[in-house]
Formats: sequence, structure tokens, C-alpha cells
Amino acid sequence: MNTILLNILRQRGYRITPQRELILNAAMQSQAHVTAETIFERVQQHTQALNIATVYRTLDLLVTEGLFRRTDLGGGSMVYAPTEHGPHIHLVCYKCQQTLEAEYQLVANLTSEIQQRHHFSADLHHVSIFGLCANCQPSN
Amino acid sequence: MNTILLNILRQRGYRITPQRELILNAAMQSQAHVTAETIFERVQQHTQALNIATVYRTLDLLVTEGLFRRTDLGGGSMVYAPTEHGPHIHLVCYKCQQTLEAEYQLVANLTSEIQQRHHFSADLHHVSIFGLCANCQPSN
DNA sequence: GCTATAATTGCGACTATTCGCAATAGCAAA
DNA sequence: TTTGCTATTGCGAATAGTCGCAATTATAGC
Repeated sequence: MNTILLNILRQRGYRITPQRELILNAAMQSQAHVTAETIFERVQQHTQALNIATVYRTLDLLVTEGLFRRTDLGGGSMVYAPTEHGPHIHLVCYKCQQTLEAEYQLVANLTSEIQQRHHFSADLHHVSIFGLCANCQPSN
Repeated sequence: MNTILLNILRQRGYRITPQRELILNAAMQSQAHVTAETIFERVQQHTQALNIATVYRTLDLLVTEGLFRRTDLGGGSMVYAPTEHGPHIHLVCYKCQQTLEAEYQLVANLTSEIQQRHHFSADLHHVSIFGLCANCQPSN
């Protein structure tokens, strides 16, 4: 049972509903990125009392509150991960759809440069970069 | 009438259909980014002989052939622009949805670093970076 | 413990996009 | 110019995600 994140939400004035508890627990259940659909299925194994729209709305809330990150890994649906899992970037191949994880370090100073030059606070903590992996690049 | 891009497609073994001509012309009609829906509406002013799925498929083709770029500007639908319009990056605000254009230069050496370290050919030519604009950042 | 109120949920409709499949039609070769 | 092959299209259904609105409910104040 994850009380830490629930308490953060409560402190920020959000109501703690059974649905939010269920979603949060299901979302924290694995170390990997999860889709809304996966969370929905996990919760449904215990109870019927949940609508998929609520899953999306709760995940949106968690993302805008900075507790989760949403990433497009090119698989057709967005994936979510707790912010505490630490920043890293995703290299997603256009062609074969494979994804590589890379160190956040690569984009760290891009963030500060964008802040200085454009006063824009870029969120690159779980960003996806699309392109072609080694195997799929034309070899000439 | 845009014969240059049509010839490139022909040379690469793709068939030139009336639909592809119409879509290509409509897509090149303005300097700005366009959505599939916009292209579809433009073409429909001339003829009914076009299906929205074909618009999406043709745009996909143009993107995978490197002739167009697809970008998510956070407005709910993807936008497309000819590659020849030149690279630039988009700073998209999570909160107010406003987008700023910035120089490609900012990410130029990130591309080569990713190539060196991960042998991954990153495509950052029209990338969107999400975050908070100056107005929407907490001011403390 | 009750009540009032505003946040949250469920539901059904809607949007953007993709997909499978049968029908159509470019284009290369004869 | 006709033919045949296969790429491409149209269609309708499916998927991921969002939205408006009425019903429900968490929580602050009594």
C-alpha cells in the first residue's frame, strides 16, 4: 500500500478515492513502464468498480503533479512510470520499433540551455527520441 | 503542381496515383504545419474521390521516406511539414499549450553524441520538447 | 455523526488514427 | 495495346484517449 504518494496528493488538496488508491497501487506494482490498459486490467482482477476513463484521468493527474512521467515508446499507447524511478531517455527506432535506454546525462545541459535562452523549463526526464537504430540504418 | 517530390517517389518504386498527387499538392500549399484533416478538407473542395485513411497512409509514406516530418504539438492531432522547410525544434507548454519555435542548433550536437555513444541515428529535425513556458512556471 | 458543497466518477459519445480485407488500378513486359 | 502482377485504395471496424454531463461521494464545518 503506497501511502507516500497518496499523502502528497491529499496535501495538495486532492481527494483520496478508492479508485485512486487502486490505480496508484497497480501503477507502482512493477518496475517497468505500464500502460493505462495494463493498470485497468490489474485492478479489474480485484473489483469491477473502475472505469477506464478514470484510469486516464488519474494518470493525467499524477503526471501534471509531477509524480509520474508519460512517455511515447511508439507502441501505439502511452506508457507511465513513477518519477522516482529516475530519469533516463529512450531511443526509439522508427523502423523496427525497438527501444534503447540511455543516460539522462546526454540531455542534461540541453535543459539548462533551453531555460537560459528561451526561459522554458523543458521536461526531458523520460523523453523519447525517435530515429534509426544501428541495425536499421542504411549501411552505405 | 509539385513534380519534384512525385519524381522522387516514382524513382523509389512507388506508384503515382491521383490521390497521392492531390494529397501532396494540398500538403505543400501552405508554409505552416498541417494536419491530415486539413489536407483532407482541402482536397475535398475539388473532389470527393479520397478517403481519410489514404491521407494518413500517404503522409506515413512521406515521413518514412524522409520527405516530410511529423510532429506532436500537443493539440490533439499530429502535424506535418515538408522536410525542405528546414529543421527547427518546438517547445510545447504542458499547461497553456502554447508553442515556441527554437533553433535546431540547440540539439545539433546531441544528435552526434547519440550516434557516437549508441550508434543510433536520432531524428531531431522537427522534434517537440514538452515543459513549462515562462508564464506557466511556478514563480518562487 | 450529519450536512453541504465541490471534486470525482461512470457512462456514452466522440476524435484521431490504424488495420484487415476485398476491389481497383499503376506500370512493366510482351 | 493488352495483360498480369502487386501496390494502393476505400470501407468499415477497431483502438487509444478525451470530453460533457448527470450522479455520486470525500471531506470540511457544524
